[in-house]
Amino acid sequence: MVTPKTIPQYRRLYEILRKHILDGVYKEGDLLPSENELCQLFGVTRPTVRQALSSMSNDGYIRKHQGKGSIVHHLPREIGILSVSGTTSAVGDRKLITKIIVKPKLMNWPHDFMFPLSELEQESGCIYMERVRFLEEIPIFYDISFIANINLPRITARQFENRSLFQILRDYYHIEIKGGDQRIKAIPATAKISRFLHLKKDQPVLHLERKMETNNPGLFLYSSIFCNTEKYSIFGRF
Amino acid sequence: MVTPKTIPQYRRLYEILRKHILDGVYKEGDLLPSENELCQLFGVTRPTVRQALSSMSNDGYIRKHQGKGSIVHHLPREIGILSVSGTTSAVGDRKLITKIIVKPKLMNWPHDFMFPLSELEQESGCIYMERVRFLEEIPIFYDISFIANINLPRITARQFENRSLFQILRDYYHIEIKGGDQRIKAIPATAKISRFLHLKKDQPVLHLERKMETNNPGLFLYSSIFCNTEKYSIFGRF
DNA sequence: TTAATTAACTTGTATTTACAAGTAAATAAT
DNA sequence: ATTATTTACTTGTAAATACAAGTTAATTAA
Repeated sequence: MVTPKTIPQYRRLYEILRKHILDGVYKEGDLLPSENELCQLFGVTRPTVRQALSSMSNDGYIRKHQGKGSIVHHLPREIGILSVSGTTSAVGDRKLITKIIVKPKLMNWPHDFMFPLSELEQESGCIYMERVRFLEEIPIFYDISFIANINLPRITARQFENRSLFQILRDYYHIEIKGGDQRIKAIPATAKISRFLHLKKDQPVLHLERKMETNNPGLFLYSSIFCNTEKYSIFGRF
Repeated sequence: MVTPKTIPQYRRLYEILRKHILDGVYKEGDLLPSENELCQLFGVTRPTVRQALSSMSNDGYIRKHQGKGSIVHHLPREIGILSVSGTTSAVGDRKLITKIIVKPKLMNWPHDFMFPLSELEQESGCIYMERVRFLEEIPIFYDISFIANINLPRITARQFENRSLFQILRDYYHIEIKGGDQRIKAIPATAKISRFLHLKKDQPVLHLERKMETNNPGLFLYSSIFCNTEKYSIFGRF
């Protein structure tokens, strides 16, 4: 583990307000304290408060109205995988159970990889893994992940069972996911997908192809995710 | 038409830089002028420049790197319907041809509407329309739209053929789309959907249910969109 | 030549100040 | 009582300033 760096004040304020909303201290429709009140409460200045509230708004926790204030927005019941929302994943990790299908292993990149790769990535080879994630006993995500093998010593030996990949990367390698791009398609389930997601063959499946950026420029995390959206929807903001 | 209000300086700068990137003045991988250079070039201060660059980064046009600068990001070839990106839609309207299936008409809201409605919305009834949008002769989107009938005089008489719904709302009613929430699913095409999108029945189709917010608080635009993602993917950021 | 240091950049965080613009409630005028 | 107006809030925009922290290239020392 590693000593975390000092957290910026606006980040700290963001996390506090976010937690208060998730814990129900502020409920949907409630008015947050005004910017000036938050300044006093937390001993910071207005631009700092505004920076925190801006993130809150971008991530869908509040709506801002000039002249009125910041109003708490409804919490989506759906699976919020589309919005990484800063530092934590949007699904409560409590309910989400992960099962490893293929343990992390070092290999070459596929020939027809879904995203273009840099030379460094190409040379380094990739760490590959497959997982299925369950929500309330139902398999929802079949997730194939790739990372370039750059400065990730002993990663194939780590315990992935009860910890998200993001957490491993953060705790052992200082790597934070900052955001990324994704392509979305609806495809018919292949035999393999239908087996893992308990679906019939050719049933519609949501396919996400994601390239995630990290605080380490040049290091990206790639994911091909197949989602069973029969019961749960994917939720996002735009 | 209406006289536009004065545009904020950071907004103006955003639009200029965005246009330069789209026009190829700055190409993928290029370094934008530094924040201080932009200050001088446009006669504004750094917080203003940073506000513009922050939006550029959020909308995926650039990546910022501390110590290095702002780097122009690749432009997605896919259909960017997932990111409304401020004031304009992300697909060049040039290539996107709209065909009206059901002309705008006033009616009652469906009983089992996809989003909860306020009392005011419920009472006002809704304006309903159906459209199919083509990209290079191929039908890609089958779009069912709903708006509450609040302060939209004569809207059912407007010419929608060559203009997007967003444009009509902006030009005649001062209404701007600010963002919104969406649910995403993969579903089998119904008979109706397959007819409009030239697909076989039960082929996978992407289904988006969107609630868009406007600058008029209390007025929302709802859309149920079915996408043919066989050839094109939907593109988004997170 | 090579390696370490320094200097000159870059963006990130934060304060302070000021006024504009939208909202809502209290107040005054009809 | 009703309608305008004022007032006191709210967030939005913008400037000027300072220092922290990351990157890169030039300089210096070995």
